[in-house]
This record gives sequence, C-alpha cells and structure tokens, in this order.
Amino acid sequence: MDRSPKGYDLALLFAALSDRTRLRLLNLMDGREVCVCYFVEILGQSQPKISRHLAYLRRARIVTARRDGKWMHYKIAAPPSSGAASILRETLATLRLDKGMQADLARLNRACCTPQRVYVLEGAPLPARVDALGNSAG
Amino acid sequence: MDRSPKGYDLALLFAALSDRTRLRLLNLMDGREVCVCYFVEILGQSQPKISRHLAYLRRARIVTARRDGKWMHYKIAAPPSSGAASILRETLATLRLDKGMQADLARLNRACCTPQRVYVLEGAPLPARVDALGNSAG
DNA sequence: TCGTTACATACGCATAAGCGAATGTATTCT
DNA sequence: AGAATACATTCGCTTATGCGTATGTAACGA
Repeated sequence: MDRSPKGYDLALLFAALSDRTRLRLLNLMDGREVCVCYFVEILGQSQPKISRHLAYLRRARIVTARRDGKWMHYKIAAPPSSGAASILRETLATLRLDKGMQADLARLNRACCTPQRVYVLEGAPLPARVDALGNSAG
Repeated sequence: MDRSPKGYDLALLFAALSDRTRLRLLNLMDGREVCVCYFVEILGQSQPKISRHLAYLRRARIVTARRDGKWMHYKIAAPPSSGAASILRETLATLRLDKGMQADLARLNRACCTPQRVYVLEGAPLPARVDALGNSAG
C-alpha cells in the first residue's frame, strides 16, 4: 500500500519524528500501551490535536491502535526495517534523558497510581507494559 | 543563539533529516569532506537545490562548511548533544545499507578516482577523509 | 432509543518547505 | 578592470503541516 517497494523511506520516519508533540507521545508509549485519554491529560493539549498527531504516527507505521470498548490504546510498533528500528530505539533512549520527557512520564505514573485523585481519568484503563523495541534480540 | 537553551531540540534534527536529498548528501559526507560540485554532479540535481539543502543542514548544525578558494567543502559536524550524535550515527549506518545510497557513493568514488574522465569536475578538490562521528570514544 | 463518553475526522486558515528560475557574491584568471 | 567560475540567496509559486473549531462516529448506559 506504500509507495516504497521494499524500503520504508527513512525520510518518512524522520518526518514523523520531527514534531515535539509526537516525540512526547512516543516517549509516553515507551514500553507501554497507553489510552488516548492519558495523552490528553498528561500533555494538557486539545483532544483533536492529540488525535491528529496519533493519526500521523499511525500512518507512518510507528504506532498501532487497539480498540477496547470506548477506549483506544496506542503502542509503538516495530518498524519493518531494522535500520528504522535502530533509529527509533536510539531516539527513545535519547528522549529518556530529556527533563521534560521525564516530567511527562512522572505525571503519567502519578495519574495511574493515585486512584483517589479526581482526574478526568477515573475508570480509564491503565497503561500496560508491552515489549520494548528490539527486546527480542536480548 | 538558538532558541533551545541547553537542549538542541531533537525535533529540529529530525526535520533536517526528513528529506531524501539531504539524506543523500549526508551519506556522501559520511566520513569525508566533500566539495559542493561533487554533490551537484553525483546527485544530478540543480546547483541551487543542492545549495539550499546544504544551507538547511548548516542551519541545523549538522554540517559545517569550509571555504577553499572558489570551492566550498562540507562535512558532518558532531552534534552538541550525545543523544543527537547517536541518532545521527545510527542514521548514517542505516543509510549505508540502502542500495541507492551505495550507488551514490560508488559514483562519488568513480568521479574521484578516474581523472581521465571529462567530468565537469576536472580540477575540483578531491573529497578527503575526516573523523567519523563518535570515533573519539573508540 | 436517546444521551453521553471517547475518540476521529473535516474545515478554514496561517505558516513552512520544496522547487525552478533568476540574481547576487566571492574568488580566480588574464 | 573585466570575464569566468563556484556557490549562495531571492522570488514566485505550489504543496504540506499544524492549529483551533466544529462535526462525525463507535461504544456504552439508562
């Protein structure tokens, strides 16, 4: 369905990564499957904006979506090319070093682990751990 | 001089990498310093187009330029952030696996090693090897 | 069935990117 | 000084991107 016969154009991957909001989303999905409502809550941005960026990542085959009743769960997908996988893995590792990204993750953990909070997220399905990229190789 | 205080926004790096022409340029500069005229010759595209993409890479601090008489030499610059450096290194390694990129390099070597050819490049300064990214660490 | 929740998509607009064509600039040659 | 060489930049245009706002759609609840 894609233009590139074998190859998964690297430029396309980079275009998908060239936006801070999308990088924040990917960082939140690093190693876990996350419900959209968390993205909206944690990033504090409009739901259509979040949804559009998720659609962009989906079109670039970087994430996959799974429906669960009213909720949609997103997780990072293994890229078809091993080179793209390496770049994505390196990217996620680099994001982990960023203060802002760490703060996002802290807020996500707080939102998930304090059920007494009056979050809009009451009843929302918790993020679940998934395979990290390239873990199959060790 | 940049907007980002410490950080060299990763999104900026990815934006610079999100174009196939720029990836081809970077691939040609992988481990060597190359004169603009070679880029024009090897990629077979207009000189202004090449020059504009080189300017883009320069603004993103991915390459540096050096004047040598009439000629301009470009080489890849070590990014300020180690994360960016890793990503760039991984990117270059991935490009090496691409058939088209290999063909570009083959044409570059051919252009440099056959001085009898009636290339427009007669007299142009040959590409010179430079440190690869991250070689300082072994 | 009707309303609500959770999310996706369409619309209109402003900005940025990429292109060819033309022009500008630094350097060398004569 | 004037011409030529090697690049860089500007201009006008087309297309892509990102945003807020509004609307559409699937699932659940009463």
